[in-house]
Amino acid sequence: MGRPREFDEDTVLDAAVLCFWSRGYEATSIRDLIEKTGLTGASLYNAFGDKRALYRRALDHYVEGSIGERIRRCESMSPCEAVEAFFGDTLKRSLNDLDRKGCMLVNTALDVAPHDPDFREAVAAALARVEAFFLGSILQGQADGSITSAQTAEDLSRHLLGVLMGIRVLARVRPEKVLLEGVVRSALALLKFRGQPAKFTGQDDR
Amino acid sequence: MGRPREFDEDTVLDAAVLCFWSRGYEATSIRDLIEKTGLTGASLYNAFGDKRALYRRALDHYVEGSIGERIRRCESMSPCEAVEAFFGDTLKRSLNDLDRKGCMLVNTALDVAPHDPDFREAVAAALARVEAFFLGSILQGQADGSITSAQTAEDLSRHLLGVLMGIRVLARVRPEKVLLEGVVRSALALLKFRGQPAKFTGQDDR
DNA sequence: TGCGTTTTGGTTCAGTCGTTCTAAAATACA
DNA sequence: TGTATTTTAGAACGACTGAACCAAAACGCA
Repeated sequence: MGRPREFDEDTVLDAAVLCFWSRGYEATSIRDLIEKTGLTGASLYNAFGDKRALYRRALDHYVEGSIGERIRRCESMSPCEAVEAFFGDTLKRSLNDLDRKGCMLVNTALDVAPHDPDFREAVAAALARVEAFFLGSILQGQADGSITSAQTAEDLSRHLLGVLMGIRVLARVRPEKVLLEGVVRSALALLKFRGQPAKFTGQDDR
Repeated sequence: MGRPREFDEDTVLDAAVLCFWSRGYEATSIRDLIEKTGLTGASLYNAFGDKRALYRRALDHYVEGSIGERIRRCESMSPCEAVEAFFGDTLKRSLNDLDRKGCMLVNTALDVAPHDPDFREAVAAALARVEAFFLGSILQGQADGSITSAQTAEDLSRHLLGVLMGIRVLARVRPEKVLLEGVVRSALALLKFRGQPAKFTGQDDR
């Protein structure tokens, strides 16, 4: 009943993601969105509500299609492979990101999340999802001995989450292969160390 | 010759930093700046140029007073203490950041640097300064045996820089003590491990 | 066929943006 | 004191913002 839509919602969301992703929330105007999505202002407004609601939909669309997809792809691998593949993916993406869009989730975390509880919750939930993926992989790796038990799985997964965020920030400013690969190389090495870290600073175990 | 200024430049820059820091570049209007700095639009414009130039001055002011100061304070310590104190400082700042301003340098790295070569260079230079501080500490620590030589000092300092960025991002969304402390605990543990990381995944050195 | 519902394309709105302008006020130097 | 120079204060500029409005068009269903 009523006139059917002439546009595909997913296609419109893809275009909206691209706008918000590359320019940020504030810097993206409704007219930008009108131009890139192809549909008119009225259509945008009665299909998605206001600009903020559209950003919210676009963010969810991005998270599901980008991060969720990556997690699903890695989850079937062995623990070490999963973590390595996840970071390998992120690294490749960051280095091929010629127009420096970065990660839309990280951008949101700094642009709109601090001033908006709803978005903060949404970003936190997405981050928690990644953290849970890391935690699952590490627990599994600790169980089969492929990942160090020198530190708690919780600390290690928190650390990996932090490193992941850091990569996305560095890549926006210095998208250099040696830099980003250096960051992850140490992180992955951390997972492989055996035994306890040294408690003393003297040279006692030569 | 001419009428002397009624305002102190540093005081104005402090206020400008506060504006840009908490609201970001785009979201901060000239009228905000006029209100918070106390001086009028005309004064702002003929003292600093335009909005962009003022942000640039404010950023330099922030970097020197915040990051530069921290580096200077830590540089006199022993290698391990220096790194630990640096992260301890960052952690305390992040957890006491009730209005979630984060780090202005990181904010700039994502807000304006990607679209502005000048700012990208400025941010990159500031990051390089932090990286150099880490590298110096680690080289010194490797020399006196207090820091692992299992990985190159370059990789380790890159890693620490990444972790630092990550903390600043996470703190904007999830300023939880356990989370942030977990991130740095693993990073600091990495510096202390002895010997080579395990190359194999079997359980061979029990 | 005709009614009800929804989308569509433009237009318009009130407000805000960064910036500039004019003129008065305030000082230093001659 | 007079003049040159700079800073002040406030109004004003055009452009753009997110949002709302409108009649016309396009369908599903009775």
